[in-house]
Amino acid sequence: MNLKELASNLGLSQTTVSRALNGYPEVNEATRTRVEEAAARLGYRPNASARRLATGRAGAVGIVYSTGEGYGPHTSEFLGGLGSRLASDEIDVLVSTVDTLDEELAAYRRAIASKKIDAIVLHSPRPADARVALLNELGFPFIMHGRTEDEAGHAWLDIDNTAATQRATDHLLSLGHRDIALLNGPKGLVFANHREAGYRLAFKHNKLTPNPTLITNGQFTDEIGFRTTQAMLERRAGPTAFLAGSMMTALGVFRAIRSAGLELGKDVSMIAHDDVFPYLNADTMVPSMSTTRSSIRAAGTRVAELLMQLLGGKPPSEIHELWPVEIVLRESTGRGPHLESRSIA
Amino acid sequence: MNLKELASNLGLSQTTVSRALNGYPEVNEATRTRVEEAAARLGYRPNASARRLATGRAGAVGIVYSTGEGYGPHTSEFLGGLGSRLASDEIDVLVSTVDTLDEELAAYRRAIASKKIDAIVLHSPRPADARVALLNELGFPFIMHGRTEDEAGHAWLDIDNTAATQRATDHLLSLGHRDIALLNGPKGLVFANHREAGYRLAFKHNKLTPNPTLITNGQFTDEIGFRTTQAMLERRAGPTAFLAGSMMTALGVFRAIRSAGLELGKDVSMIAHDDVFPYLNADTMVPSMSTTRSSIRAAGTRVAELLMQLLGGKPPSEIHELWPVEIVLRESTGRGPHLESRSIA
DNA sequence: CGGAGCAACCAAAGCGTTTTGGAACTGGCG
DNA sequence: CGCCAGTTCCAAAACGCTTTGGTTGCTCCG
Repeated sequence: MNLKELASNLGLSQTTVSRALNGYPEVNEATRTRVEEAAARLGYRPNASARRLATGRAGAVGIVYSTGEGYGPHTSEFLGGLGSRLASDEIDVLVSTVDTLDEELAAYRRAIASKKIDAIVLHSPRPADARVALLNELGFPFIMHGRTEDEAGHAWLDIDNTAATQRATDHLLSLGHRDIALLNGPKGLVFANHREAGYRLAFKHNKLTPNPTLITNGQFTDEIGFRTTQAMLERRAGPTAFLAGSMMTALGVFRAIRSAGLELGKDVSMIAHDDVFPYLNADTMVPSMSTTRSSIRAAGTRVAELLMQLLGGKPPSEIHELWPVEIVLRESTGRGPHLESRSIA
Repeated sequence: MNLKELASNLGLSQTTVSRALNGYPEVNEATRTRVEEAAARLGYRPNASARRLATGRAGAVGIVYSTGEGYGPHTSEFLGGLGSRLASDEIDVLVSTVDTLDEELAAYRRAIASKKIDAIVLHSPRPADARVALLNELGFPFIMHGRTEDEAGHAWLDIDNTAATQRATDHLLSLGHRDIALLNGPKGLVFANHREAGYRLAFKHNKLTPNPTLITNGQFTDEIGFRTTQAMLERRAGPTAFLAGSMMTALGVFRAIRSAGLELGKDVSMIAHDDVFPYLNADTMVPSMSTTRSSIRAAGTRVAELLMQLLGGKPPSEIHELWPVEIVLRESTGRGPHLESRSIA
């Protein structure tokens, strides 16, 4: 069933049928309903390729995942938020998987040149990001989940990692912790830089200096959390508190703490960053986990909305959104060895 | 840069240029290289929509994820395998996210009617699956990761969950365990049925009867693993061994075991099913985890290959692939209370 | 030398939409 | 009655590719 058939079926021209279905004003309301009714009855759906060719719009956005970084369980959550929002505007999501940055750049060039997509969603930025440079050079619309050094240079949505980590660190300091481990993300990624900055700021404001050997970088995995923590706890003066970069990491930290015969929330404390996975609930853990929390699914949804604005013509320089991160205190945080008789924040 | 421009740039007709680029024989080898060189130099890429319209092929496959089930960290792994293999044939992957089965069915109807995709990848089947029924009725090509009751009725790739679980259970029985908990997936999904069947088969072959209260169904999450295990361990005669449906579940089970003051591999045993996530390594856990192992990423890659065969005209009834699952014994499995002086398998 | 056969190329017709530039019909008004 | 402005519809062009059905030269052979 194509437009021509539908039109002749109705005794109308293709033009009129097309206009009726696309909501143009120059068609009688009665014929419009007649057309819509027939379309529904006959199960007519416009051929996407033909429409795309005629309009020049692809009706799709691209997102690529790299096996190296920015990968893992976050993927599906963000994608879920993004996709279901875009679906309501009949926009498809094209997902690619690559192994290297070069492959990723090539994938963008290809998709753009063949007009498969109208815009791109980037994520996991570095301070000076080659992908941003490429897309800006090509003049192709994109939005970043996260942001680069050049904040004004592109559209983005990010969470305030600096403030979140600063507050979490400050809270641990106020509880009397001094040796606070920061299990951070991979070095070179903006969000990891921000978190380390927040960590250092908290120490600075408290006129203290952090122990640099307690800052580590790596993927957010259970295993790395476990190994890092285990190694740290074996030292003479190990940390009394942990900042876990993700809930995955937190699980590993937790296991190591238990393995060392320590009790979380009592002997040692932990605050984890929670991206709000439906299958990993900080609240119902035992003990419940104190977190800095921001839904990555919600971010996906919002990125989709901003993307629509971008495609609507809003300049990228006006699309900047920094989300505050809430901090949720639960049982995994308790007082540390240096708690003087001052009030707890 | 479109075909017409490229052709006039070369002083050739569109026909010849198109044929040269698509590898047709009726074009001089010299002009072919000349055309290819010019195309590369000018960065020409055929307009995907135009090509799709002309050929009638969409050059894309669809896959939808449901927020309910079949969701979570598996997603990105499978997608990675599928996508990178399809990319080598210039096939795109269209990902949608829905909340309900009805939405999912509607999404298929829409995508098919508008000719956006050439085939569909299904996953997480039920014994009688509405999606299979729909697609077969529409006569639309698809392949299932997993399989339904009607194995002959569609193309599929599955792992041998029955045999895997049977072997794992049998091993635990041979170690002297009798109260073996099965932390299975959601009821109603085929793979969960298969696993329960395997579990029961092992008992039957050993002329033993399982304790039905030790079989539970639920999502594969850390939390559910924890809660279920904790509840079981509080009973008078709790299980001495656990079959964890996924590595996520296993982490929760592990935490609960530790919380109960028990030692894994000594006081209690566990075998987990390992989908081989890069960020959750059974081998390097402490203690290392005995597993039934099958890479879900490899499955994605293979599904892509089978999909190409399907699109190449191979009948679905000839595309059935059942993967054996290897069982890897490590430190998390130790002898149980009923170990007689017989040899261990 | 004439034609068959082949290699190499081309013009034009689709593919199924949207959109441009009219055309036909209506009613209202002088 | 004649004309004008809407309203409602239509024929045909355009989007950029693939593919059909040629045509043009050339070589080779009887």
